Amino acid sequence: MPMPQTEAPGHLQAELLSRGVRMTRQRRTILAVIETAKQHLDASMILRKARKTDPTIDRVTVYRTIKLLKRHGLVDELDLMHVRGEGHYYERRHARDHMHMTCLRCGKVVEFESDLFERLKDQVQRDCSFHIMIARLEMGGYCADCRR
Amino acid sequence: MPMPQTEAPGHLQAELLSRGVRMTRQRRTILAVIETAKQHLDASMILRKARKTDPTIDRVTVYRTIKLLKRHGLVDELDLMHVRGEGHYYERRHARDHMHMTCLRCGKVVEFESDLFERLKDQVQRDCSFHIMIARLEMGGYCADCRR
DNA sequence: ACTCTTATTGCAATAAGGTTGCAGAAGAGG
DNA sequence: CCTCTTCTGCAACCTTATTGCAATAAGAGT
Repeated sequence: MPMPQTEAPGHLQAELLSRGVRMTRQRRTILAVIETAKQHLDASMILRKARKTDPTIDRVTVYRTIKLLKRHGLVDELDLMHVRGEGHYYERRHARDHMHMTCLRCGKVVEFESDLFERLKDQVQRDCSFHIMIARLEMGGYCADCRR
Repeated sequence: MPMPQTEAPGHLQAELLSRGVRMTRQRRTILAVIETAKQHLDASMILRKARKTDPTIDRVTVYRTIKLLKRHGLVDELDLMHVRGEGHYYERRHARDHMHMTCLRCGKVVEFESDLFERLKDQVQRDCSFHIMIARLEMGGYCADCRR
């Protein structure tokens, strides 16, 4: 069972099916929204997009589907330093963790991946004898365009 | 895990005063609660403790004081992977950043500080030309006691 | 100390984000 | 196409956080 490193449409659906989760019309729609997202979406944005495909979808179903994906470790939850509000943003989990830098002025989000991050996690697992399931590294600051 | 206790008590108050912020009875109480905390406190816990000193303090004042401290970069905000709920936890900001590992089973929080973290931040500032103001690294997983 | 100005407070109301109970609808396996 | 079970939409509800406003208190100037 190869772990897809690249964009795999239908990956979330396949993953849930392989774990015996029941696939419904609403879930397929919501999963497609999350998989094809070009930016980080919160629950209300996911709902809005999902309703373009299926106007009957309720926000409760969106929340429940997000919870399901979190439970299965298939999405990561971010808050983007609360620059856009108190809510949470979601993205498909990738094979390798990456960090998020949110500009406190313009709100732009930059993603970055680094070996140092992997080494840091290794160090934590060793030195703290802590078995990491989720690692979230978020930074707030100023991007090049917004710096004075 | 050692929690660096280098700053003097009254540091938050002194810091705010030096920035020309008006000091009120309520603020002094709330700052003292945050400074003497032995664990990570959320808004309602801060309110409860502050009311032991001054029962007339309102939760709105707690929220406003937290916001003030965040604006001045004097506290860090955590969510401890939402293991205890949807709220936020606060702690005095220290000279050096540290990360938080929250056990998804027992809820225990371990703090850890590492040169690798500092090097990772340096790398981000260089390679992403992003000027970091806040760095938050939180992990969820299983502590030694809870691992099977 | 007294006054003046402006920031801060408590209260009530409201917003935003998320969850729960339940009856009916719809998957998936036989 | 039957049956069992899970899932959905709805309404109500909960928690966390914010806002408008009149009353109050800090700190500066005198």
